[in-house]
Amino acid sequence: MTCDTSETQMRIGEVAEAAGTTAKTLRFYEEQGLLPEAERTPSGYRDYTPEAVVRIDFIHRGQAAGLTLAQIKQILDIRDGGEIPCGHVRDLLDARLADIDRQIADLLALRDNVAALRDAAAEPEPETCNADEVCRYL
Amino acid sequence: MTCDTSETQMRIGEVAEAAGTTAKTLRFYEEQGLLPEAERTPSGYRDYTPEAVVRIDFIHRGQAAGLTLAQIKQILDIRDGGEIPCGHVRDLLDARLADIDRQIADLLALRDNVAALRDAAAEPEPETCNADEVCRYL
DNA sequence: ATGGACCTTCTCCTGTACTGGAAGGTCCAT
DNA sequence: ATGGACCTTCCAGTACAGGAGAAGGTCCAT
Repeated sequence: MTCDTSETQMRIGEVAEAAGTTAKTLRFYEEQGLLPEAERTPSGYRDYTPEAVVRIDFIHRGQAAGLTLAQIKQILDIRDGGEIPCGHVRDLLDARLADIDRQIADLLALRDNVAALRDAAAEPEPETCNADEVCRYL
Repeated sequence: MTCDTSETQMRIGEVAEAAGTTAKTLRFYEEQGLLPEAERTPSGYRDYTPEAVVRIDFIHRGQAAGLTLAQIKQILDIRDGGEIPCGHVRDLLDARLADIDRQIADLLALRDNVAALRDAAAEPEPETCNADEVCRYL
């Protein structure tokens, strides 16, 4: 069982498809420091190992949790530095949770306001609109 | 009682302060078509009537209802065209409400996911982290 | 007449996560 | 040798609502 790793090298398009994204996005991630600079073939093509797909999957899981690419990069940087990013992940998730709760509270308040305005505007008496105001419903 | 309207003219800075915004923002609104092109003094200064403040207040109320400037402009354009924008306002508020509800539902679902991840990450056993994965909590 | 506060236009920048396109190089099959 | 699919780089733009700052003109009081 000789396993030659060079056989498993992948071009950017293959990696992109395997990870469910596009080659352009992968170049963008590399530029942003989320993916390490890929090896190159003699002709300059990026040459990935299958681990790249794992890393991109992680990025997608982070995004699904509502983390920004900058935050995901922080985690990746810690791990790349040899440390275990659990503590940082915990902090980020805590902050993200507080943020989500705040957004939900804001949206619920906004919902009440807009619902009240909409109900007022639902009265079919446009003739009472005053030309002095732009719209009495807002 | 002779009322000379020219006495009530306002410079952009005054209008901005009265409306709780900045001169820069008012020039931006004008450029975007939310404010009509202001009269000019002989030296080129914008010369507003107090009605401008009313219009800016309306813009702010629209923003508070979560409308975009483009949507607010639609309302303003209808009114400026001599029509009563009640129906359109109603439609916009309806759409906005549906949008808010969707956002709230999305955030609640996201909240559950993130809370579950955070709870998992709260277990103080980082030594079980596997180096093969970037982070087992995400 | 000079300083400071205000005004004008102009262009570029912010953050987020990409996406589109141009111009050119490479790989492989026919 | 030629066509098409793939790759490379770089530049620019998307949506949103302004903000930053430069270079210059104006108004008013001292």
